[in-house]
Order: sequence, then C-alpha cells, then structure tokens
Amino acid sequence: MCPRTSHQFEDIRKKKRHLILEAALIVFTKKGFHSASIANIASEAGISKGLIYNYFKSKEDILKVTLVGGFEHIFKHYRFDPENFTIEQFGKLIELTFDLMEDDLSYWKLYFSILMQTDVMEIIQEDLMNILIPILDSFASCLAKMGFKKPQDEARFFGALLDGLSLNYIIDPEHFPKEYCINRLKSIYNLP
Amino acid sequence: MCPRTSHQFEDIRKKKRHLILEAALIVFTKKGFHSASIANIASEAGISKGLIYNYFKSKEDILKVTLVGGFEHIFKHYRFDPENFTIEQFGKLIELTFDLMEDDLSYWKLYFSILMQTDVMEIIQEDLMNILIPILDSFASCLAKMGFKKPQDEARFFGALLDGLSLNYIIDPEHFPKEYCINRLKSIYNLP
Amino acid sequence: MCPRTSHQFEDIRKKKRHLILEAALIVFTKKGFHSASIANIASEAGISKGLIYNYFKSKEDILKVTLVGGFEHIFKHYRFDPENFTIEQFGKLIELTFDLMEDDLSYWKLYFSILMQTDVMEIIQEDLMNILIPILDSFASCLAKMGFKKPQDEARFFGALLDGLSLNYIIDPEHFPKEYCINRLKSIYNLP
Amino acid sequence: MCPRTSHQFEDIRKKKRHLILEAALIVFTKKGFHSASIANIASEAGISKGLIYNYFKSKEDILKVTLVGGFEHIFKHYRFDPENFTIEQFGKLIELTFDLMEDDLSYWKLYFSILMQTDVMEIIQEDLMNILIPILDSFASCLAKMGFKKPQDEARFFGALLDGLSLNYIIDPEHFPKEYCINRLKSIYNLP
DNA sequence: GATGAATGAGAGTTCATTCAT
DNA sequence: CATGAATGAACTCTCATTCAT
Repeated sequence: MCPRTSHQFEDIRKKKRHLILEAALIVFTKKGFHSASIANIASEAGISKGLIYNYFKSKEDILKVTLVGGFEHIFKHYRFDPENFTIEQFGKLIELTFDLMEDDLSYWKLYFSILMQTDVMEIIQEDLMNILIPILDSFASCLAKMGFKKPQDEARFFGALLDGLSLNYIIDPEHFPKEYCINRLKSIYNLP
Repeated sequence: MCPRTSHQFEDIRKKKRHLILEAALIVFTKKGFHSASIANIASEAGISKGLIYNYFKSKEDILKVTLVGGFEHIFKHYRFDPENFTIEQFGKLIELTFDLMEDDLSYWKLYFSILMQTDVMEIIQEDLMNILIPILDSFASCLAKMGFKKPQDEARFFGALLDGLSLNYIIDPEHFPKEYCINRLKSIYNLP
Repeated sequence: MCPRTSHQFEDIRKKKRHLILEAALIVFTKKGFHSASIANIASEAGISKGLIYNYFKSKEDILKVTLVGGFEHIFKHYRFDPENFTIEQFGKLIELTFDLMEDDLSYWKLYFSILMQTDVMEIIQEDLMNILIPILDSFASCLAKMGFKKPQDEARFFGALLDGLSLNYIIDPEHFPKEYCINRLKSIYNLP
Repeated sequence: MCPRTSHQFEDIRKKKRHLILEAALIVFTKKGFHSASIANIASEAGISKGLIYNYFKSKEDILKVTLVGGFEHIFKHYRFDPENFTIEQFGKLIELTFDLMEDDLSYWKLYFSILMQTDVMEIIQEDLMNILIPILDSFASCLAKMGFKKPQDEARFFGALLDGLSLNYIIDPEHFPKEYCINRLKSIYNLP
C-alpha cells in the first residue's frame, strides 16, 4: 500500500549490485571476458538479463567495476610508507602476496586472466594504472633507500617477479614450491 | 571443369590443411580467438568458409591445433642438452626468451590470452604438459650442475621469473625496462 | 505517512494527468515517439514510471491523447466565421500558418512524423477528421464569397498548398524562402 | 557436386536483394522506419533475419537503398533540358507527377512518411540532396527563362506546391479533385 | 574438393509494463 | 496514491555451421 522508503531501496540496490558482481566474477573467471555472456551472469546471479542493466550500463562496465574494485581491495595492503620503510616490511610484503592469493584464489585467477587478454586490458588500462602507479612509486622510493641505482626499473623488475610467481602458484597451487620460492626471493634481496 | 581425375588427393589435403592453419594463426594473433571469425580465416587463406569444415570440425578445433603447434615451435628452442651444458648457454637462454617475444609478440599475446581461460586450458592442458615437463627437466639438470640443492624447485622458480618478465614485457613492451631486467636476471644467476 | 485521509482525489488525478500529458508532449516533440521512453516522460514529469500507468493504459494511449489535444490547440485558430469574412482575414491566415510553425516547430514535426504511419493514422483518423472537416467547410464558404466556382475543390487545393509549404518549411526552416512564398501565395489569391 | 558458377551466384544475389528491398518497402510503408523490425522484413520476404545482413549492412542501409533507389527511379523523369525548355514541357511535368503517383502509390507513401520523420531524414538527407539539387537547379533555370525574378525561390515554391498536392492525393486518392488541381496549377503558371 | 547463400542460435541492449511494498 | 526493482519480450546484429549445387 505504501511505497518503500528510500532507505529500503538503497539497501536492495546495494545488495543486488553486490550479488551481480559476485556472479560476474565467477563467470568471468570460468569463461573469460568474451565467452562470458550477460545471460550467464544473470543466470549465475539468479536474476533476469534485463535487471543487470538497472545496475550496470554495459558488460564492459561490469568488468571494470569487478576488476578495479578487486584491485583496490587487494592492492591497498601493498601501499606502505616510504618514510618509515624497514627491511622487515619488505619481507612481509612478499609473504603477504602469497597469503592474499591463498585467501582469494578466484579473484587472482580473474585478474591474471584479464591481464592476459590484451583487448580487455585496453578497457581497464587507465583505471588500473591509476592504482598501480602510486604503488610502484612508493615501491621505487623504498628500493632507492636500499641502494638500487635505478629504483624505477628495479620496481618493475620486482613486480614482474611477483607476477610470475603468483601466476605459477595460481595455476597449480598444490605442486608449487611456495616456501622455497619465498625464501629464494628474500635471499635475492638479502632479506632475513 | 569439376570432377578431376583424382590422384594425390592426400597431398592436396595436407597442403590445404597447412594453409588454413597458417591463416588461422595470423588471424588469431591479430584479432584474438573470439574476435576472429571463420570468415576472416577463410579470407586470409583465400578459400571459402565452407571448405574449412572439410579440414577441421570446428573453430575450437582449429584453435587447439594452432596452439599446440605454436607451443612446439616456440619451446623447441628451450630444450638443451644437460650433457654439454655451459654457463654461456644459460645466459643465451635468457636473451633468447626476450628475443622470441620481440619476434612473435602477437603469438605470445595469443597464448597468454588463452592460457588462463579455465575451459580452454582444460582442452589443451595435457598436450601442453607433454611439452613443458621435459623442458623443466632439462632445466633442472642444468641447475643441478650449477650447484643448486633443489634443482626441481629452482627450475620452477626460474620458470616463474621468466613468465613474470615475459608477461610484463608483453603487456607494455614500450615502457618495459628490458635491458635492465635481462642484466638483473643474469646477475642473480652470476652469469656474465 | 502513507494512506492520507482522502478528499478531492479527483482533483489530484486531473492535475496529475495533465502534468503527465505536458511532460509527454515535451518529450515526444524533443525525441519523437519511438525514441521517447516512459522513463523519459516520468522523469520530465518528476514522477515514477509506475504512476503513469495509473493514468494511462499504455504508451500509445498517451500518444493518442497528446496528438488529438495538440491538433485541437493548433487548428482552433483556423476556423473563422464566413459571415464576417474579409480579404484581410485570408491574408492573415497565410501568415498565421507560418507563425504557428515557427512557434511550435517541434509540435509540427511530431504531427507530421506520426501522420503518415498507416497504423498510427488509423488510430486517430476519426478524431482528426472531426477537427479538419469543419475547417475545410468554413474555408470553402469563404472561397465561394471570393468568386470561386468550385469552392470545395479550391479549398482542398489551397489546403494542399499550405501543407506543401509547411512541410518544406519544417524540413529545412533555415533555407526555406519563407517571405517569398508568403508573398507568392498571396499574389495567387490577389491578396494585399 | 560442382560449385555454382559465379554467374549463378550473382543471379541469386541480385534477385534476393531485390526481394528484400521489396519487402522492406512494404514494411516501412506500413509501420514506419522505427516500428518496422528486421524480423518483420525478413518474414515479409520469407527469409531468415540473418540473411538480410548478407545483403545489407544495417537497417539504416536498407532504408537508404530503398529510398535513394526509389528517388532516383522517380526523379529521373523530372530532369529536363534547360536548353530546349518549352512551356509544353512544364505542363507535361505537372501531369507527369500525378501519373507517377498513380503508378507507384506505395512508393510515394513511403517517401512522404520518410520525409516527415525528422530523425530518418537525417539519415538520408545527404543522399537525397545530391539527387534533388540538380533537379531544382534545372528547374530554376527554366523558371528564369519564364521571367521569374528569383528563380531559385520560385523553384522551391513550385516544389512545395507539388509536394502538398501529392501528399493530399496520396492520403485520399479517391476524393481528391485531381483534374481541378492540375488545371488550377497550370493556370497559376499560365500554361495551356 | 569447393562455393557462398542460408540458417538459427545467441550476443548485448532497451524498455513497456507489472507488482510488492 | 506512489515507488522503482524486476521481468521478459523484442530489438539490431553476428557468426559458426550446414548444405544444395
């Protein structure tokens, strides 16, 4: 008889939006961006195709929100203060990377699958770079303190190593020599 | 005009099949799997759409054959003889990796773009593993000679590093500090 | 908050209905019938989509009511009294036609765009004819006074001229030689 | 057993293309551009939706071809030689207009329905103008010979009159005083 | 073996309409 | 009376696949 209050509507929207994003993550991860259809996502979320467009303006939009939101969630752990940088923090960071992957394996699968689809990369490149650049910068300034002559290059190098290890871990977590790799990486940077 | 007195049909078939695969590789690497159409491949090969189905049973079938063939082409350079192993060869291998990527950038993009799609991977995983395992093995025995205590683990570690560097290079070849990374990687393994 | 003690519901209904029609006219003339959405109309009226269906049974229904109302609005200027007919009035009428078009260009575009769609026309034809026939009649009796032997035919002829000029003016108002055509038309009928 | 000859294919394409255009004309005329769907056209032509895109690249394309082709067909009768222009030709032209309409009533209905849909006009305006401008020009130069001070404006005026008469004739051919209007128009231009 | 016209399923997207609240 | 989330059918368009020739 009465209209819903605007608070009720907000609540519905927030929950439904989250539901769709979760479904999208699952489907994108399983099928990749192009093979995943809006129908797949809708069916995974248990709603109609049409409703998705009440919450997102396009398939690309869903991808962006999924990825950028996830990136932010993941990478906020990585930003650390260059002022008070210690060797210990560096070691922690390497361990943290693998911990994160253990917690959110499917997220990471998606991110890597996206990274490797060049056309998809084009869609999110800008948003992604806005997140990554400050991290690489804070990274670089730490590496400068550690004595590296070209901290920017070293930051990219280190990032690439982490990517490679992560990727291999994700593809086959059971057989990957995680402990060995963590220690090996630490030894390269003379970490305890 | 039409029904020709038939001899050497087999030969014609083999050549046509090869022609199609070459065309498919070009188109797949240029456009990616999903955006490449059978019409594109047919036109690149200079034949009709219909004829393709005389040689392959589906678009996926073409992809599988293309991918596995490509893997073989690329990875045959990586298997080297542990008997006659030298430090120089190891250094060469690192350079070779980046050279290969430079030569066949779009190749690699294709492979990476396919690699992480769960469903596609399932299709080619077995074929892929048959190629990769001997490489990792030949690798491990080299590393054993270099004095590594756990050569199998070190082989996976090194492979992961190469993956990470490759991936980052492919994503953004222009800005990637390629020379720096090659030298840095060499220095880690004490290579000249 | 919700169920209000009810009085003068009728009054509210009438005002709301009018509000919706005004919004619909604005949106229809701006976007055309097919490109205008119920959401657009609702938003223009500052109400919810759902509420519109409390007052009209469909989008077509809104269009019909809008169109017929608009015709009445526009054509009421055209009926003039044969008793007190003067040559001046005739001249005024020609000028009035172009003035109306200038004032309500988007109105006219809408009407013309709808007019020739067979199925839509069938819906409003009767209503339209009820408005047009008396106009043609009042017209004819004026023309009879001016000495035309077949005033009914001349009325249709004159109406057709006005239609043609209007149509061409609406299609391309900037380049249409409006003043020339007004004077030319007047000269045909020997008007000052 | 043998592939069709390219002549056979050409023949099929020409016929099918024509079939689709005829169907499109019918459907566009009945429903208007926006309300007409590709499915409608396909079903009218007795073919699948998909096939239409084998012959036309979009719905807009179909519209353009339908209209421009029709315009060319119709208007080629109108171009006459300004060098050898005679009063008789002018009179013929008026009669010709009505004859053409009698022959191809449904064509004309479409053209007028299109002319009145402003958004559709935007699609074809350029193509249409390319056809109309030379006609109006050849017209204007005739009118100049007849002594009109502003032949360009007079050409547009005369064109508008023809439009208006045509439009009224098309809407209701049975009751329209065709003969009266032809003679009336001739008398305006002092034609025999 | 070879052709390309033809199909049909499905893609992303829009939107009039319904309905629980 | 009023809301907007939700549906579902329809939209334009694409394309892997089939098939008569």
